[in-house]
Amino acid sequence: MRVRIPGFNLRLTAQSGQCFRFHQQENGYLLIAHGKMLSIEEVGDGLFDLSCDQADFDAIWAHYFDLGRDYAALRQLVIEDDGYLHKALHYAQGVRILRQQPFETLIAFIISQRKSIPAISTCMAQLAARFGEVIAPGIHAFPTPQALAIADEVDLAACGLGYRLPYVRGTARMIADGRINLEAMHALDDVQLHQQLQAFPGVGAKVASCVMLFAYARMDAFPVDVWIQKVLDAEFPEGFPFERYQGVLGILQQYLFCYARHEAGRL
DNA sequence: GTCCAGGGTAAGC
DNA sequence: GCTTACCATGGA
Repeated sequence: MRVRIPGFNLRLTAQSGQCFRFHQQENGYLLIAHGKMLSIEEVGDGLFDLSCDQADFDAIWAHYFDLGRDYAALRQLVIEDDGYLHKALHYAQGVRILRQQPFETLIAFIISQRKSIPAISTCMAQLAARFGEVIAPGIHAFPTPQALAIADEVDLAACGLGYRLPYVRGTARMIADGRINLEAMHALDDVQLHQQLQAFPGVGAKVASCVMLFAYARMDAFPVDVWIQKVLDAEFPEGFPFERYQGVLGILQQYLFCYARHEAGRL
């Protein structure tokens, strides 16, 4: 089906380091999420062809791509004063914050520590290939907590997790045996959610913030990784205006991340 | 071969 | 409370 998503930057979103299951194709991307496969192709300015029917679009993808949010309104919010922020917005304003599944996002960002984005993608693909349900020929959904909880040690190690293996397995087990319910955590406020996520092994403040932003749609989560830290140090020595941009801090953080990497020639 | 990657943990102070 | 060494692997 064909959908109009004004201003959506598919390429930047797919490579933005928030989701690791976009696979580049000849004319677009193949995305695996929510146990489904979706190919996306831009066929005109703001026009996209999706390989799904209306029912799946309404039930899954419209929500996944956060289509209910008006990203254009951000432009009026960022005043000219903020030089670097303005440039970041101009570059990255087509990036949308995806609403990913909590478990997959949690595992992805546990793996992310001291790994490059391509390396994270490779790990996630390995986990899916070895432990995920087949949803199409050669295509695997991300594994369930149960599948990773009982996974064979050798098979798990072969996914390239390195020293994060016990983190991934421990987290999967805490969810599989019901100790923590990720869906119930939607009801928590930001402070509680940030705290609860850090109960998982291998999850600190930064990873918890990523999961809040990319899986729980907490738009004020502001993950500080090495790139954002560099931006804060170099461009906001007086401090970042957190109060002024409350409500969209996470989006701005993502734009700063994309722009900083772009400037460094990494995107 | 070298360097670095969307950090967390445990030990030390 | 705040620093610091260490962590295993792949991609550039």
